[in-house]
Amino acid sequence: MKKKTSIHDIAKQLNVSSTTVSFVLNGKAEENRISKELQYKVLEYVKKVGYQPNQLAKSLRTGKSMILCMLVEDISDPFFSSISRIVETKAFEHGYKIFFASTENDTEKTKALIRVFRERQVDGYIIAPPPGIEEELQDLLHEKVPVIQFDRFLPEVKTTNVIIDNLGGAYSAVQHLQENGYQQIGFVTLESKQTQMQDRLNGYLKAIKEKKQKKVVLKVPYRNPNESTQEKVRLFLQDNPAMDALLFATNYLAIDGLVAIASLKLNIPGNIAVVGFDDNTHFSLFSPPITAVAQPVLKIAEEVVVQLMNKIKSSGKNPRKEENILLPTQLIVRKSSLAVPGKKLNARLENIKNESISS
Amino acid sequence: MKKKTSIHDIAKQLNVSSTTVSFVLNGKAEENRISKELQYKVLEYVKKVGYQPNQLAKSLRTGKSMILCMLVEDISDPFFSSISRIVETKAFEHGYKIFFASTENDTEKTKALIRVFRERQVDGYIIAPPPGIEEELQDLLHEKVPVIQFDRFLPEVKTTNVIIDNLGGAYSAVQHLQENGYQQIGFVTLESKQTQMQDRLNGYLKAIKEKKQKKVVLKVPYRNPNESTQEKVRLFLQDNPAMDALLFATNYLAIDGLVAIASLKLNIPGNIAVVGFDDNTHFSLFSPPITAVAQPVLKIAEEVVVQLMNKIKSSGKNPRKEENILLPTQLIVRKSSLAVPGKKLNARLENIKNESISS
DNA sequence: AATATTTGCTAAATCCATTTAGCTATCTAT
DNA sequence: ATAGATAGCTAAATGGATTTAGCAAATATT
Repeated sequence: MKKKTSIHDIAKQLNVSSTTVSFVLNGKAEENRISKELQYKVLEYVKKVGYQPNQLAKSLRTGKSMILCMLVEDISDPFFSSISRIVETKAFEHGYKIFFASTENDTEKTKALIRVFRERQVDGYIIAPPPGIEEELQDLLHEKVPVIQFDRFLPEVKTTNVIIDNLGGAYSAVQHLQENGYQQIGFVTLESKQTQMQDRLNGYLKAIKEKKQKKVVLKVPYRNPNESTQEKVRLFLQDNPAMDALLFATNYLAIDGLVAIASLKLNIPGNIAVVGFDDNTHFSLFSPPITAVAQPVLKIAEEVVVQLMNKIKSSGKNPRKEENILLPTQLIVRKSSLAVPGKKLNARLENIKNESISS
Repeated sequence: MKKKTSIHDIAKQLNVSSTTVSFVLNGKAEENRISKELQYKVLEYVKKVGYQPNQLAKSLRTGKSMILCMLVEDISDPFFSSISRIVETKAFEHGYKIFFASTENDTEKTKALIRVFRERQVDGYIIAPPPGIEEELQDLLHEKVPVIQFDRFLPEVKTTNVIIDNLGGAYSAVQHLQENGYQQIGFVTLESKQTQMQDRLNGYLKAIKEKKQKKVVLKVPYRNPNESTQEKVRLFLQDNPAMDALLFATNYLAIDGLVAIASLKLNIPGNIAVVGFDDNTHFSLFSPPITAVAQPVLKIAEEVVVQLMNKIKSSGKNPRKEENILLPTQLIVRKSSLAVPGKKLNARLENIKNESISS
């Protein structure tokens, strides 16, 4: 690489000091009484040679890297990637670049990631935390580095959190199924103690208890392979023949669940109604289209950036108190959860019988 | 923020020079004859106080930022986000972090992005280029900064490119439809001169010409709103009543096309067969499942990283010659493109008649 | 005319690490 | 006894910016 021009090169060429050039380039010319002519001369020359200040040097001196870091479970997950996309754009408008990384919900991997980004003097963290990184986040807070948790949060760590109304979302989904005449609603979720999962479970339980229905819950281990999840859902359906509706706690659980339902040749919603948590661009194209609890992706992303920028600005000053920003979900009703007119109880049992006769 | 400990603080505490500490920490202790005891002492202390070297200072001095930048059209697109995910992981294994950014296929935005990342002394670029940034890439090459183009490429810029066999992929898709008895196969693509789009068109044309079939092409403008694309496909279907199959050139065109087909109440593949370019996790769940030309996402990502690492390593030495790495596609055959036994020509016309009677 | 103020600019310190060149003390060989 | 080699370490330069403190000349004030 040929050597790049530095501020000193500029200064030398113009027979001024690098201080002057720096003042001009950083809008501090007036307060330092640099004459208009000289300002003009510097700007002209800088433009002419296409000088670009070295941000590394700048950051080293100022202590601001103008870099944020965003840690999500998996940047290829549609939910996280669409949020990332918006966060990237918004942050860029504020002059910030972003390191994206996938935690895989792995505690050790995430600790390593945080270590690396701390070395890089990252100015702020946006994180959907895996369990067990309380200490690392606390360390960041001690160093007065702004941290926002989103999607889920570690309650022990006092940060501003941007989350959705998981409880309300699950509650409204179950309620919707109940209103459409479903009487035994199953809930397929993850074996996870994370806040968002707990809240979704609680929302489900609340609605079930209110109507005095039977609670039917399947918990799938976290890093379960797809086929195994599908098998578990299949068994779950077979073990609970009276179950006439299913609420899936995540996007990918819903996908696996749909595969399982398809493999049992069950009819949606005739034999089993389906609602997913977290909407998907393609749910409307499935047949039947799948009802889902939509998360306000745009709002989440915007809020995350707004909150982080606030923190960065007010850093050093007396910090405003931390708060949980709770955003509403929206139930998108599609065919998969509609009432089935004249539906008999145990429609599925009959279907299974018919299936075995016809096959 | 409380001041972090620097290498000088370490040195002072141990009553040695910072040179010594640096040697020990960078594995250069032996070649500089630092005694074993001192090495041990330094490492112990560093561990004890949890010292983390400032990467900014390190990068400033060494000229290596250990940061890559990956520019794709849209990081929330499933194709790009899954590649990004893998690239992120692989690059991390080599000690590199990545700035991801979305070009939106916008020339000016991309120029601005490149400018910003150059200021940051990024060590290498992975880019799915929008049109019109030949000069910027050339500038990077002049500065001996490694650049890899992928997915598509600007032929004027001599870089190593990782691309898939777009021509072969489209060709095999059409051939597959022909073998299943489809006689008038339409191609829905973008108004785009980019290499990947041109090659897909050429693959389509080649197969059509070989069988002397009628060429039926719909070109949708680039940033067309979804509804408008759907409307265009609807008209395309209505204007070509004898068309019995459709090949879509991209993922999102296929989605819009499926919406259009559904809105016309057409049966797949009875009235119209469908093949998409670029497979999607959900295509197998559509009804019917959608046949697609799958891109080797994992291979693309791996190859991109391997090639970039090679370039970074051999930087300065006589560069190996640039090459196009062409990866094969795979046709995933599903129900949407299967032969329809006893299918009459113009089955769709009849269907449309029946529809209007029954409704 | 002497002093105070303002204008216009710069020297040098600083951020934190790496790296070159070299210094001293000890040991070896003659 | 003396040159030469080696072991063990360090001073100082360097990378490229920002920023504090301050200098010299021009202008204003009394």
